[in-house]
Amino acid sequence: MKVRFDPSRPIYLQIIEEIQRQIATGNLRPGDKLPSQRDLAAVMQVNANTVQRAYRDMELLGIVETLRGQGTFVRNDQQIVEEMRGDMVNALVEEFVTAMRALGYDEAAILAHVQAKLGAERENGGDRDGK
Amino acid sequence: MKVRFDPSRPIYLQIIEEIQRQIATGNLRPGDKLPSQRDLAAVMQVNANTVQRAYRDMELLGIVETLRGQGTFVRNDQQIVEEMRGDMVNALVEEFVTAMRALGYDEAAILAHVQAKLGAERENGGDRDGK
Amino acid sequence: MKVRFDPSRPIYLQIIEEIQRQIATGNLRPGDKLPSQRDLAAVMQVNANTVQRAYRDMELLGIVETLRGQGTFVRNDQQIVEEMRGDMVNALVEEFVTAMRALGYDEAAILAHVQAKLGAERENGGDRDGK
Amino acid sequence: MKVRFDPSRPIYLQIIEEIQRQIATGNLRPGDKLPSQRDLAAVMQVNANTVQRAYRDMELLGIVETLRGQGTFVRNDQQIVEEMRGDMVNALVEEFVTAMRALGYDEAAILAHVQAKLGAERENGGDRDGK
DNA sequence: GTGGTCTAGACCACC
DNA sequence: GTGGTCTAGACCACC
Repeated sequence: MKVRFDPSRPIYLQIIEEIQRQIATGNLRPGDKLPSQRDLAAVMQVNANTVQRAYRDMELLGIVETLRGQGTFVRNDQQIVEEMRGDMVNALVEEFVTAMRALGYDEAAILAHVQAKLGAERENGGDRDGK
Repeated sequence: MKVRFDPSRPIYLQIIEEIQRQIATGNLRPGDKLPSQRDLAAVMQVNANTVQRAYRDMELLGIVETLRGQGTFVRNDQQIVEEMRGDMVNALVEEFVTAMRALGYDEAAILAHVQAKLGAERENGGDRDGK
Repeated sequence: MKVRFDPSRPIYLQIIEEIQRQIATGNLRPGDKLPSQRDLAAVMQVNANTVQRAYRDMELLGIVETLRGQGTFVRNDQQIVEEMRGDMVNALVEEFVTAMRALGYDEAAILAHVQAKLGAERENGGDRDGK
Repeated sequence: MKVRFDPSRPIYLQIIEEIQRQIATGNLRPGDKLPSQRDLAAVMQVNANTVQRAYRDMELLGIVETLRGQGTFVRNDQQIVEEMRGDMVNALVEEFVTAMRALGYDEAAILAHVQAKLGAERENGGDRDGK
């Protein structure tokens, strides 16, 4: 769990986003225990209060639940994973399309580039590591 | 011309990328004068030597040309714009597809999401902020 | 490896030329390790940054390759030697002919002088110091 | 009359060589007046005693003659020009052949390179500047 | 130990 | 004013 902090944005938000990413990609699964606030603060070299704030906000957002004395857990609700994935994919697509348009590409051109990339990957057989 | 520097990567490379971005998007055009090394250093709050290195590398890469005593200019070669655009679009598409795959989406799903996004924009009639 | 720096020309260029000379004459061979930047700087009594610049430019020129943490090496490519020799011999001949012409000698006279010198050496039986 | 002084050799010798060069190339002719010692010292930014030493040695070498109250003149003797040219051409050829041999070229190769260069110049018709 | 990046600041060349 | 070179020295990444 590594975070390169962007100094221009609140760290607690970046922690939340990082954990959402882990959930969306399946790295953290419903029911999994998060690192203790103290441990995470040490690893990330941030103040414990910052982690505390991130965990509290995630609780308010319904992403995790905290059991006093036991720790903080990803809410055991498959829907939460879908939600994280949905949020992430929307952000990704939005960002991508916006950047492509800034370069002057129209709908057809954007689609063409994506298809070309996917096609190129398919030709490499997908076994790039030969596994 | 603002750059949020990623502290994990060389500043001079980020300056180069930023200027390439400006060229790719048409913000800087062939023949345009870049800010003087001193000015850009002041604006970006980096050392003049760092800007000097970025400009020099761009010269070696054939992106700009320098006239002693006059300044540094985007090379007056329309092809340079195409090259910058090509580089940028490849990076964007690559990054996007990789991220989508990391979320578990396959070809069809990736395409579907891009098409959905483009369709949604079309329905908003181009007034993208028309939420 | 000594260089008398010509104060009218950049030191880093003279370092590059000196190393090219070493390669051209076979003093440095493909695969050989160059002195470390710090060592060469100490020997030549210049700043380490100046040597760094020379080494970096040679890397961009394809003359050497750098392995982080290990050192800088003459590119292991026999062709590089030929290239260095070619560059040097062209410069030498050019310079020589230009100087001779400045003294008022024409083609025939230039050739005659070279032939005379070569003939004189031959008579000394190859023991060039045999004066 | 410009001299780039090599800091490793006596300046008065370099002044002598420079003046010999001027004579050899016809820039200074028999009977011509040299600059006054004071003027030359000012132009070259060296001590007047240094120029004094150079002029005195040239007088001993029979290259110039000094007329008290009038100045220093190139000796009015056509032979002096020939001597200067001879000295210079010998040095040039010697230096050139030595450098070529250091690069591993033998007699035939040295001659071939000179002939190739002269031939190339001839093809350019000598009117490189199109005059 | 070896190369890579950056800063602060001096001084130079060309315009 | 604009770019070019160089120094001294700090700190980092990889080995």
